[in-house]
Amino acid sequence: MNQYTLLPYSQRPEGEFGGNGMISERTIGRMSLYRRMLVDLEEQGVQKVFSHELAAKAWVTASQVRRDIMSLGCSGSPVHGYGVEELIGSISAFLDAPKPEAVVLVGVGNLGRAILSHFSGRRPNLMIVAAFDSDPQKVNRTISGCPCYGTDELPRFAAQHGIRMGIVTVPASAAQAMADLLVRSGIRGILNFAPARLRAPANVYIEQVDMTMSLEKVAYFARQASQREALR
Amino acid sequence: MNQYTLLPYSQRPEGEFGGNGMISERTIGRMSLYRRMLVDLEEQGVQKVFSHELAAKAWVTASQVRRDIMSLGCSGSPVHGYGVEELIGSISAFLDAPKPEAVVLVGVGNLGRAILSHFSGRRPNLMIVAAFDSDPQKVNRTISGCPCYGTDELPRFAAQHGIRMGIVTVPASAAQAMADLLVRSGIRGILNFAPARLRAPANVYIEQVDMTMSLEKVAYFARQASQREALR
DNA sequence: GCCTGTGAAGCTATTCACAGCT
DNA sequence: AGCTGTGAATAGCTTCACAGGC
Repeated sequence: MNQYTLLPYSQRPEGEFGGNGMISERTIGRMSLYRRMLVDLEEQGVQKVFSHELAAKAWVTASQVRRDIMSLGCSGSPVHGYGVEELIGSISAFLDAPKPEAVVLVGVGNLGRAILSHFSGRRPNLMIVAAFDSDPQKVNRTISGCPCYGTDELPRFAAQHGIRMGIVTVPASAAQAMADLLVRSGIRGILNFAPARLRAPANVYIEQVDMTMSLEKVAYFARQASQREALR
Repeated sequence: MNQYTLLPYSQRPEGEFGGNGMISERTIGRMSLYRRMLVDLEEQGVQKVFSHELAAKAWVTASQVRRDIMSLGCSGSPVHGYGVEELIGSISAFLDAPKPEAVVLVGVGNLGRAILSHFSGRRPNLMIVAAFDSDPQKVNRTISGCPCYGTDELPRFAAQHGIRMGIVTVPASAAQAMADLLVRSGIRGILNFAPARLRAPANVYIEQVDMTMSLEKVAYFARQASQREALR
Protein backbone atom coordinates (compact mmCIF):
# COMPACT_ATOMS: atom_id res chain seq x y z
CA MET A 1 0.00 0.00 0.00
CA ASN A 2 1.50 3.27 -1.13
CA GLN A 3 0.42 6.88 -0.90
CA TYR A 4 -1.78 6.44 -3.95
CA THR A 5 -3.86 3.52 -2.74
CA LEU A 6 -7.52 4.41 -2.59
CA LEU A 7 -8.76 4.38 0.97
CA PRO A 8 -12.36 3.87 1.98
CA TYR A 9 -14.07 7.16 2.75
CA SER A 10 -13.89 6.67 6.48
CA GLN A 11 -10.12 6.29 6.51
CA ARG A 12 -9.17 9.01 4.10
CA PRO A 13 -6.97 11.81 5.37
CA GLU A 14 -9.09 14.37 7.21
CA GLY A 15 -10.72 17.05 5.20
CA GLU A 16 -10.93 15.13 1.98
CA PHE A 17 -12.59 17.03 -0.83
CA GLY A 18 -16.30 17.24 -0.45
CA GLY A 19 -16.27 15.44 2.88
CA ASN A 20 -17.67 16.22 6.33
CA GLY A 21 -19.97 19.18 6.63
CA MET A 22 -18.48 20.80 3.59
CA ILE A 23 -20.33 21.58 0.42
CA SER A 24 -20.33 18.61 -1.88
CA GLU A 25 -18.46 18.30 -5.13
CA ARG A 26 -21.74 18.02 -7.01
CA THR A 27 -23.04 21.21 -5.47
CA ILE A 28 -19.87 23.08 -6.41
CA GLY A 29 -20.38 22.05 -10.01
CA ARG A 30 -23.96 23.30 -9.97
CA MET A 31 -22.89 26.61 -8.43
CA SER A 32 -20.73 27.23 -11.46
CA LEU A 33 -23.67 26.35 -13.65
CA TYR A 34 -26.11 28.59 -11.80
CA ARG A 35 -23.72 31.47 -11.99
CA ARG A 36 -23.48 31.19 -15.74
CA MET A 37 -27.24 31.24 -16.01
CA LEU A 38 -27.57 34.12 -13.61
CA VAL A 39 -25.04 36.16 -15.56
CA ASP A 40 -27.12 35.56 -18.69
CA LEU A 41 -30.22 36.71 -16.85
CA GLU A 42 -28.45 39.77 -15.52
CA GLU A 43 -27.37 40.71 -19.04
CA GLN A 44 -31.00 40.46 -20.08
CA GLY A 45 -31.86 42.90 -17.33
CA VAL A 46 -33.63 40.36 -15.11
CA GLN A 47 -33.32 41.27 -11.44
CA LYS A 48 -35.21 38.58 -9.60
CA VAL A 49 -35.50 34.87 -10.20
CA PHE A 50 -37.51 32.01 -8.67
CA SER A 51 -35.95 28.69 -7.87
CA HIS A 52 -38.10 26.94 -10.43
CA GLU A 53 -36.94 29.30 -13.17
CA LEU A 54 -33.29 28.69 -12.41
CA ALA A 55 -34.06 25.00 -12.12
CA ALA A 56 -35.60 24.88 -15.58
CA LYS A 57 -32.53 26.53 -17.06
CA ALA A 58 -30.05 24.34 -15.23
CA TRP A 59 -32.11 21.22 -15.84
CA VAL A 60 -32.39 20.26 -12.20
CA THR A 61 -35.29 20.36 -9.74
CA ALA A 62 -36.40 23.46 -7.88
CA SER A 63 -35.70 21.74 -4.56
CA GLN A 64 -32.18 21.17 -5.65
CA VAL A 65 -31.70 24.80 -6.47
CA ARG A 66 -33.11 25.89 -3.12
CA ARG A 67 -30.90 23.42 -1.25
CA ASP A 68 -27.82 24.57 -3.10
CA ILE A 69 -28.58 28.21 -2.48
CA MET A 70 -29.29 27.43 1.14
CA SER A 71 -25.88 25.87 1.52
CA LEU A 72 -24.46 29.14 0.29
CA GLY A 73 -26.13 30.84 3.20
CA CYS A 74 -28.08 33.01 0.81
CA SER A 75 -31.79 33.60 1.05
CA GLY A 76 -34.61 34.80 -1.13
CA SER A 77 -38.02 36.24 -0.67
CA PRO A 78 -41.07 34.06 -1.15
CA VAL A 79 -42.65 36.88 -3.05
CA HIS A 80 -39.95 37.96 -5.46
CA GLY A 81 -37.56 35.03 -5.42
CA TYR A 82 -33.81 35.52 -5.31
CA GLY A 83 -31.94 38.65 -6.29
CA VAL A 84 -29.95 37.87 -9.40
CA GLU A 85 -27.12 40.24 -8.67
CA GLU A 86 -26.91 39.24 -5.03
CA LEU A 87 -26.82 35.56 -5.94
CA ILE A 88 -24.05 36.09 -8.47
CA GLY A 89 -22.13 37.94 -5.79
CA SER A 90 -22.58 35.18 -3.23
CA ILE A 91 -21.66 32.41 -5.63
CA SER A 92 -18.61 34.31 -6.78
CA ALA A 93 -17.52 35.07 -3.24
CA PHE A 94 -17.85 31.40 -2.54
CA LEU A 95 -16.32 29.90 -5.68
CA ASP A 96 -13.66 32.36 -6.68
CA ALA A 97 -10.39 33.27 -5.09
CA PRO A 98 -10.13 36.86 -3.87
CA LYS A 99 -7.70 37.59 -6.69
CA PRO A 100 -7.63 36.33 -10.28
CA GLU A 101 -5.81 33.03 -10.54
CA ALA A 102 -3.20 31.95 -13.01
CA VAL A 103 -3.38 28.52 -14.62
CA VAL A 104 -0.85 26.63 -16.70
CA LEU A 105 -1.47 24.16 -19.49
CA VAL A 106 0.79 21.23 -20.30
CA GLY A 107 0.72 19.71 -23.77
CA VAL A 108 0.29 21.98 -26.77
CA GLY A 109 -1.25 19.50 -29.20
CA ASN A 110 -4.55 19.94 -31.02
CA LEU A 111 -6.59 19.68 -27.87
CA GLY A 112 -4.25 21.91 -25.89
CA ARG A 113 -4.46 24.62 -28.52
CA ALA A 114 -8.23 24.33 -28.69
CA ILE A 115 -8.47 24.73 -24.94
CA LEU A 116 -6.09 27.67 -24.97
CA SER A 117 -8.26 29.48 -27.44
CA HIS A 118 -11.42 28.34 -25.69
CA PHE A 119 -10.39 29.93 -22.40
CA SER A 120 -8.41 32.84 -23.78
CA GLY A 121 -9.93 36.08 -22.59
CA ARG A 122 -13.00 34.23 -21.34
CA ARG A 123 -12.81 34.12 -17.55
CA PRO A 124 -11.02 37.17 -16.27
CA ASN A 125 -10.31 35.50 -12.92
CA LEU A 126 -9.12 32.17 -14.27
CA MET A 127 -6.52 32.74 -16.94
CA ILE A 128 -4.15 30.38 -18.65
CA VAL A 129 -0.92 32.34 -18.41
CA ALA A 130 1.53 29.86 -19.91
CA ALA A 131 1.67 26.65 -21.88
CA PHE A 132 4.37 24.00 -21.67
CA ASP A 133 5.46 21.32 -24.07
CA SER A 134 8.41 19.02 -24.35
CA ASP A 135 8.63 19.50 -28.12
CA PRO A 136 11.41 22.06 -28.83
CA GLN A 137 9.52 23.07 -31.99
CA LYS A 138 6.73 24.48 -29.89
CA VAL A 139 8.61 26.37 -27.20
CA ASN A 140 9.31 30.09 -27.17
CA ARG A 141 6.34 30.79 -29.37
CA THR A 142 3.03 32.40 -28.60
CA ILE A 143 -0.05 30.29 -29.18
CA SER A 144 -3.49 31.88 -28.90
CA GLY A 145 -1.90 34.74 -27.05
CA CYS A 146 -0.23 32.41 -24.58
CA PRO A 147 3.54 32.01 -24.29
CA CYS A 148 4.87 28.48 -24.63
CA TYR A 149 7.87 27.12 -22.74
CA GLY A 150 9.73 23.85 -22.31
CA THR A 151 8.44 21.55 -19.59
CA ASP A 152 11.75 21.80 -17.75
CA GLU A 153 10.91 25.41 -17.00
CA LEU A 154 7.62 24.51 -15.35
CA PRO A 155 8.79 24.18 -11.72
CA ARG A 156 10.54 27.52 -11.75
CA PHE A 157 7.67 29.27 -13.53
CA ALA A 158 5.07 27.82 -11.18
CA ALA A 159 7.03 28.78 -8.09
CA GLN A 160 7.66 32.27 -9.39
CA HIS A 161 4.02 32.93 -10.25
CA GLY A 162 2.46 30.97 -7.40
CA ILE A 163 0.52 28.74 -9.77
CA ARG A 164 -1.94 26.37 -8.14
CA MET A 165 -3.73 24.82 -11.09
CA GLY A 166 -2.71 22.96 -14.18
CA ILE A 167 -4.47 21.58 -17.25
CA VAL A 168 -3.08 18.38 -18.74
CA THR A 169 -3.55 17.81 -22.47
CA VAL A 170 -0.65 15.49 -23.26
CA PRO A 171 -1.10 11.97 -24.64
CA ALA A 172 -2.04 9.28 -22.12
CA SER A 173 1.46 7.85 -22.09
CA ALA A 174 2.96 11.09 -20.79
CA ALA A 175 0.11 12.14 -18.52
CA GLN A 176 1.28 10.65 -15.23
CA ALA A 177 4.78 12.03 -15.63
CA MET A 178 3.34 15.49 -16.29
CA ALA A 179 1.02 15.20 -13.31
CA ASP A 180 3.97 14.29 -11.11
CA LEU A 181 5.85 17.28 -12.46
CA LEU A 182 2.92 19.56 -11.73
CA VAL A 183 2.64 18.21 -8.20
CA ARG A 184 6.37 18.71 -7.65
CA SER A 185 5.89 22.25 -8.92
CA GLY A 186 3.43 22.94 -6.13
CA ILE A 187 0.19 22.56 -8.07
CA ARG A 188 -2.90 21.71 -5.99
CA GLY A 189 -5.48 21.05 -8.70
CA ILE A 190 -5.30 19.32 -12.06
CA LEU A 191 -7.80 19.25 -14.88
CA ASN A 192 -6.86 16.19 -16.91
CA PHE A 193 -7.97 15.54 -20.48
CA ALA A 194 -5.69 12.59 -21.10
CA PRO A 195 -7.42 9.21 -21.13
CA ALA A 196 -5.46 8.02 -18.10
CA ARG A 197 -6.40 7.98 -14.43
CA LEU A 198 -3.90 10.26 -12.79
CA ARG A 199 -2.82 9.65 -9.27
CA ALA A 200 -1.54 12.26 -6.94
CA PRO A 201 -1.20 12.80 -3.20
CA ALA A 202 -4.46 13.25 -1.35
CA ASN A 203 -4.03 17.00 -1.08
CA VAL A 204 -4.14 17.47 -4.85
CA TYR A 205 -7.55 17.62 -6.47
CA ILE A 206 -7.90 15.92 -9.82
CA GLU A 207 -10.76 16.34 -12.24
CA GLN A 208 -10.86 13.90 -15.10
CA VAL A 209 -12.44 14.85 -18.40
CA ASP A 210 -12.58 11.58 -20.24
CA MET A 211 -13.95 12.17 -23.71
CA THR A 212 -13.61 8.58 -24.79
CA MET A 213 -15.58 7.38 -21.80
CA SER A 214 -18.19 10.04 -22.45
CA LEU A 215 -18.54 9.07 -26.08
CA GLU A 216 -18.87 5.41 -25.19
CA LYS A 217 -21.53 6.25 -22.66
CA VAL A 218 -23.45 8.18 -25.28
CA ALA A 219 -23.10 5.27 -27.68
CA TYR A 220 -24.46 2.85 -25.10
CA PHE A 221 -27.47 4.92 -24.12
CA ALA A 222 -28.25 5.98 -27.67
CA ARG A 223 -28.42 2.33 -28.56
CA GLN A 224 -30.63 1.61 -25.56
CA ALA A 225 -32.96 4.36 -26.67
CA SER A 226 -33.18 3.00 -30.20
CA GLN A 227 -33.84 -0.48 -28.95
CA ARG A 228 -36.57 0.63 -26.61
CA GLU A 229 -38.21 2.39 -29.49
CA ALA A 230 -37.99 -0.65 -31.70
CA LEU A 231 -39.87 -2.63 -29.07
CA ARG A 232 -42.91 -0.42 -29.13
CA MET B 1 -44.98 22.42 -18.26
CA ASN B 2 -43.56 21.37 -21.59
CA GLN B 3 -41.82 18.28 -22.85
CA TYR B 4 -38.56 19.57 -21.48
CA THR B 5 -39.60 20.09 -17.89
CA LEU B 6 -37.58 17.95 -15.53
CA LEU B 7 -39.74 15.38 -13.86
CA PRO B 8 -38.97 13.78 -10.53
CA TYR B 9 -37.44 10.34 -10.92
CA SER B 10 -40.63 8.53 -10.09
CA GLN B 11 -42.64 10.22 -12.80
CA ARG B 12 -40.18 10.09 -15.64
CA PRO B 13 -41.18 8.15 -18.69
CA GLU B 14 -40.58 4.46 -18.10
CA GLY B 15 -37.18 3.07 -18.80
CA GLU B 16 -35.33 6.31 -18.24
CA PHE B 17 -31.59 5.97 -18.66
CA GLY B 18 -29.96 4.17 -15.79
CA GLY B 19 -33.29 3.45 -14.12
CA ASN B 20 -34.95 0.33 -12.78
CA GLY B 21 -32.92 -2.85 -12.71
CA MET B 22 -30.69 -1.62 -15.46
CA ILE B 23 -27.02 -1.00 -15.10
CA SER B 24 -26.36 2.47 -13.81
CA GLU B 25 -24.86 5.31 -15.75
CA ARG B 26 -21.86 5.40 -13.42
CA THR B 27 -21.22 1.72 -13.95
CA ILE B 28 -21.32 2.16 -17.72
CA GLY B 29 -18.65 4.82 -17.43
CA ARG B 30 -16.45 2.56 -15.36
CA MET B 31 -16.89 -0.29 -17.83
CA SER B 32 -15.37 1.88 -20.49
CA LEU B 33 -12.55 2.69 -18.11
CA TYR B 34 -11.92 -0.92 -17.15
CA ARG B 35 -11.83 -1.95 -20.74
CA ARG B 36 -9.14 0.56 -21.53
CA MET B 37 -7.07 -0.74 -18.67
CA LEU B 38 -7.67 -4.33 -19.61
CA VAL B 39 -6.59 -3.67 -23.18
CA ASP B 40 -3.36 -2.18 -21.83
CA LEU B 41 -2.83 -5.26 -19.71
CA GLU B 42 -3.53 -7.55 -22.61
CA GLU B 43 -0.96 -5.71 -24.71
CA GLN B 44 1.54 -6.30 -21.94
CA GLY B 45 0.77 -10.00 -22.14
CA VAL B 46 -1.08 -10.17 -18.80
CA GLN B 47 -3.74 -12.90 -18.85
CA LYS B 48 -5.28 -12.78 -15.40
CA VAL B 49 -6.10 -9.90 -13.12
CA PHE B 50 -7.42 -9.56 -9.56
CA SER B 51 -10.12 -7.08 -8.67
CA HIS B 52 -7.73 -5.13 -6.47
CA GLU B 53 -5.25 -4.75 -9.32
CA LEU B 54 -7.86 -3.37 -11.67
CA ALA B 55 -9.15 -1.21 -8.84
CA ALA B 56 -5.74 0.32 -8.28
CA LYS B 57 -5.47 1.20 -11.95
CA ALA B 58 -8.96 2.61 -12.24
CA TRP B 59 -8.66 4.42 -8.92
CA VAL B 60 -11.75 2.83 -7.40
CA THR B 61 -12.21 0.20 -4.68
CA ALA B 62 -11.91 -3.52 -5.26
CA SER B 63 -15.51 -4.00 -4.11
CA GLN B 64 -16.61 -1.60 -6.77
CA VAL B 65 -14.80 -3.53 -9.44
CA ARG B 66 -16.30 -6.83 -8.29
CA ARG B 67 -19.79 -5.36 -8.21
CA ASP B 68 -19.42 -3.89 -11.67
CA ILE B 69 -18.11 -7.13 -13.09
CA MET B 70 -20.88 -9.01 -11.36
CA SER B 71 -23.47 -6.83 -13.03
CA LEU B 72 -21.92 -7.88 -16.33
CA GLY B 73 -22.71 -11.45 -15.42
CA CYS B 74 -19.06 -12.31 -15.63
CA SER B 75 -17.19 -14.27 -13.02
CA GLY B 76 -13.65 -14.93 -11.97
CA SER B 77 -11.77 -17.52 -10.05
CA PRO B 78 -10.75 -16.86 -6.46
CA VAL B 79 -7.39 -18.34 -7.28
CA HIS B 80 -6.41 -16.62 -10.48
CA GLY B 81 -8.76 -13.66 -10.64
CA TYR B 82 -10.50 -12.62 -13.83
CA GLY B 83 -9.43 -13.55 -17.35
CA VAL B 84 -8.30 -10.39 -19.08
CA GLU B 85 -9.34 -11.43 -22.54
CA GLU B 86 -12.67 -12.81 -21.38
CA LEU B 87 -13.43 -9.62 -19.50
CA ILE B 88 -12.61 -7.44 -22.50
CA GLY B 89 -14.92 -9.61 -24.53
CA SER B 90 -17.78 -9.34 -22.05
CA ILE B 91 -17.43 -5.60 -21.63
CA SER B 92 -17.31 -5.11 -25.38
CA ALA B 93 -20.32 -7.34 -25.94
CA PHE B 94 -22.11 -5.25 -23.40
CA LEU B 95 -20.99 -1.74 -24.36
CA ASP B 96 -20.58 -1.88 -28.09
CA ALA B 97 -23.09 -2.20 -30.85
CA PRO B 98 -22.77 -5.35 -32.94
CA LYS B 99 -21.50 -3.27 -35.83
CA PRO B 100 -19.23 -0.22 -35.87
CA GLU B 101 -21.22 2.97 -35.40
CA ALA B 102 -20.99 6.21 -37.30
CA VAL B 103 -20.98 9.53 -35.45
CA VAL B 104 -21.34 13.08 -36.73
CA LEU B 105 -19.80 16.23 -35.33
CA VAL B 106 -21.42 19.65 -35.54
CA GLY B 107 -19.25 22.75 -35.26
CA VAL B 108 -15.85 22.77 -36.88
CA GLY B 109 -14.14 25.37 -34.71
CA ASN B 110 -10.94 24.88 -32.75
CA LEU B 111 -12.49 22.41 -30.39
CA GLY B 112 -14.32 20.55 -33.12
CA ARG B 113 -11.13 20.11 -35.10
CA ALA B 114 -9.24 18.99 -31.99
CA ILE B 115 -11.89 16.37 -31.31
CA LEU B 116 -11.92 15.24 -34.90
CA SER B 117 -8.22 14.58 -34.79
CA HIS B 118 -8.47 13.13 -31.29
CA PHE B 119 -10.92 10.45 -32.36
CA SER B 120 -9.71 9.99 -35.91
CA GLY B 121 -8.66 6.42 -36.41
CA ARG B 122 -8.80 5.79 -32.68
CA ARG B 123 -11.89 3.71 -31.97
CA PRO B 124 -12.58 1.46 -34.88
CA ASN B 125 -16.16 0.91 -33.80
CA LEU B 126 -17.00 4.53 -33.04
CA MET B 127 -16.02 6.70 -35.98
CA ILE B 128 -16.74 10.31 -36.76
CA VAL B 129 -17.77 10.03 -40.39
CA ALA B 130 -18.76 13.60 -41.13
CA ALA B 131 -18.54 17.11 -39.74
CA PHE B 132 -21.05 19.90 -40.24
CA ASP B 133 -20.74 23.64 -39.97
CA SER B 134 -22.87 26.58 -40.98
CA ASP B 135 -19.85 28.55 -42.18
CA PRO B 136 -19.68 28.22 -46.01
CA GLN B 137 -15.90 28.65 -45.78
CA LYS B 138 -15.62 25.34 -44.02
CA VAL B 139 -17.92 23.14 -46.05
CA ASN B 140 -16.85 20.76 -48.79
CA ARG B 141 -13.40 20.42 -47.35
CA THR B 142 -11.75 17.54 -45.56
CA ILE B 143 -10.61 18.19 -42.02
CA SER B 144 -8.51 15.59 -40.23
CA GLY B 145 -9.64 13.06 -42.78
CA CYS B 146 -13.27 13.91 -42.22
CA PRO B 147 -15.52 15.48 -44.86
CA CYS B 148 -17.26 18.69 -43.86
CA TYR B 149 -20.75 19.68 -45.02
CA GLY B 150 -23.24 22.46 -44.46
CA THR B 151 -25.62 21.96 -41.54
CA ASP B 152 -28.59 21.97 -43.90
CA GLU B 153 -27.38 18.65 -45.25
CA LEU B 154 -27.40 17.04 -41.80
CA PRO B 155 -30.92 15.57 -41.79
CA ARG B 156 -30.46 13.89 -45.15
CA PHE B 157 -26.98 12.62 -44.30
CA ALA B 158 -28.10 11.25 -40.94
CA ALA B 159 -31.09 9.48 -42.42
CA GLN B 160 -29.03 8.03 -45.24
CA HIS B 161 -26.32 6.67 -42.97
CA GLY B 162 -28.53 5.74 -40.02
CA ILE B 163 -26.58 8.00 -37.66
CA ARG B 164 -27.57 7.74 -34.01
CA MET B 165 -24.97 9.89 -32.29
CA GLY B 166 -23.79 13.45 -32.59
CA ILE B 167 -21.07 15.56 -31.01
CA VAL B 168 -21.82 19.24 -30.50
CA THR B 169 -18.90 21.68 -30.54
CA VAL B 170 -20.61 24.89 -31.59
CA PRO B 171 -20.67 28.04 -29.43
CA ALA B 172 -23.19 28.09 -26.60
CA SER B 173 -25.49 30.44 -28.47
CA ALA B 174 -26.01 27.95 -31.31
CA ALA B 175 -25.97 24.76 -29.25
CA GLN B 176 -29.69 24.34 -28.61
CA ALA B 177 -30.58 24.92 -32.25
CA MET B 178 -28.03 22.32 -33.31
CA ALA B 179 -29.31 19.86 -30.71
CA ASP B 180 -32.83 20.35 -32.06
CA LEU B 181 -31.56 19.75 -35.56
CA LEU B 182 -29.79 16.58 -34.47
CA VAL B 183 -32.93 15.34 -32.75
CA ARG B 184 -35.00 16.08 -35.85
CA SER B 185 -32.42 14.15 -37.83
CA GLY B 186 -33.10 11.06 -35.76
CA ILE B 187 -30.15 11.22 -33.38
CA ARG B 188 -30.56 9.40 -30.05
CA GLY B 189 -27.43 10.47 -28.20
CA ILE B 190 -25.57 13.76 -27.99
CA LEU B 191 -22.17 14.53 -26.56
CA ASN B 192 -22.22 18.25 -25.90
CA PHE B 193 -19.15 20.39 -25.35
CA ALA B 194 -20.92 23.74 -25.50
CA PRO B 195 -21.34 25.48 -22.16
CA ALA B 196 -25.13 25.28 -22.36
CA ARG B 197 -27.55 22.77 -20.88
CA LEU B 198 -29.19 21.16 -23.83
CA ARG B 199 -32.73 19.92 -23.62
CA ALA B 200 -34.15 17.19 -25.71
CA PRO B 201 -37.03 14.72 -25.55
CA ALA B 202 -36.67 12.06 -22.88
CA ASN B 203 -35.66 9.42 -25.39
CA VAL B 204 -32.49 11.25 -26.34
CA TYR B 205 -29.48 10.78 -24.11
CA ILE B 206 -27.36 13.84 -23.51
CA GLU B 207 -23.90 13.87 -22.00
CA GLN B 208 -22.57 17.26 -21.06
CA VAL B 209 -18.85 17.94 -21.03
CA ASP B 210 -18.61 21.28 -19.36
CA MET B 211 -15.00 22.39 -19.33
CA THR B 212 -15.69 25.71 -17.67
CA MET B 213 -17.51 24.02 -14.82
CA SER B 214 -14.69 21.52 -14.50
CA LEU B 215 -12.07 24.21 -14.39
CA GLU B 216 -13.99 26.15 -11.77
CA LYS B 217 -14.33 23.02 -9.67
CA VAL B 218 -10.62 22.47 -9.85
CA ALA B 219 -10.02 26.09 -8.88
CA TYR B 220 -12.28 25.76 -5.87
CA PHE B 221 -10.79 22.54 -4.56
CA ALA B 222 -7.23 23.59 -5.29
CA ARG B 223 -7.84 26.64 -3.17
CA GLN B 224 -9.36 24.52 -0.41
CA ALA B 225 -6.28 22.32 -0.46
CA SER B 226 -3.95 25.29 -0.20
CA GLN B 227 -5.92 26.78 2.63
CA ARG B 228 -5.97 23.55 4.58
CA GLU B 229 -2.23 23.38 4.22
CA ALA B 230 -1.77 26.93 5.40
CA LEU B 231 -3.65 26.04 8.58
CA ARG B 232 -1.23 23.37 9.64
C1' DG C 1 -52.06 31.27 -4.49
C1' DC C 2 -47.48 30.71 -4.82
C1' DC C 3 -43.19 31.19 -3.03
C1' DT C 4 -39.00 29.96 0.33
C1' DG C 5 -36.55 27.20 3.84
C1' DT C 6 -35.89 22.86 5.71
C1' DG C 7 -36.69 18.38 8.48
C1' DA C 8 -37.74 14.01 7.07
C1' DA C 9 -38.09 10.51 3.73
C1' DG C 10 -36.54 8.12 -0.20
C1' DC C 11 -33.37 6.60 -3.39
C1' DT C 12 -28.92 5.36 -5.34
C1' DA C 13 -24.24 4.18 -5.05
C1' DT C 14 -20.60 2.43 -2.53
C1' DT C 15 -18.48 -0.19 0.93
C1' DC C 16 -18.48 -3.69 4.59
C1' DA C 17 -18.07 -8.16 5.97
C1' DC C 18 -18.16 -12.73 5.56
C1' DA C 19 -19.42 -17.34 3.57
C1' DG C 20 -17.50 -20.29 0.27
C1' DC C 21 -13.78 -21.97 -2.41
C1' DT C 22 -9.17 -23.62 -3.43
C1' DA D 1 -3.90 -17.34 3.07
C1' DG D 2 -6.15 -14.91 -0.24
C1' DC D 3 -9.45 -14.45 -3.50
C1' DT D 4 -14.53 -14.02 -5.37
C1' DG D 5 -19.59 -13.24 -4.94
C1' DT D 6 -23.00 -11.01 -2.51
C1' DG D 7 -26.48 -9.78 1.37
C1' DA D 8 -26.49 -6.23 4.54
C1' DA D 9 -25.09 -1.82 6.06
C1' DT D 10 -23.75 2.73 5.26
C1' DA D 11 -23.06 7.03 3.14
C1' DG D 12 -24.38 10.57 0.18
C1' DC D 13 -27.53 12.90 -2.66
C1' DT D 14 -32.09 14.31 -4.14
C1' DT D 15 -36.78 14.94 -3.54
C1' DC D 16 -41.00 15.24 -0.73
C1' DA D 17 -43.91 17.73 1.88
C1' DC D 18 -45.25 21.18 4.61
C1' DA D 19 -44.84 25.18 7.89
C1' DG D 20 -44.35 30.04 7.48
C1' DG D 21 -44.88 34.28 5.01
C1' DC D 22 -46.92 37.86 1.99
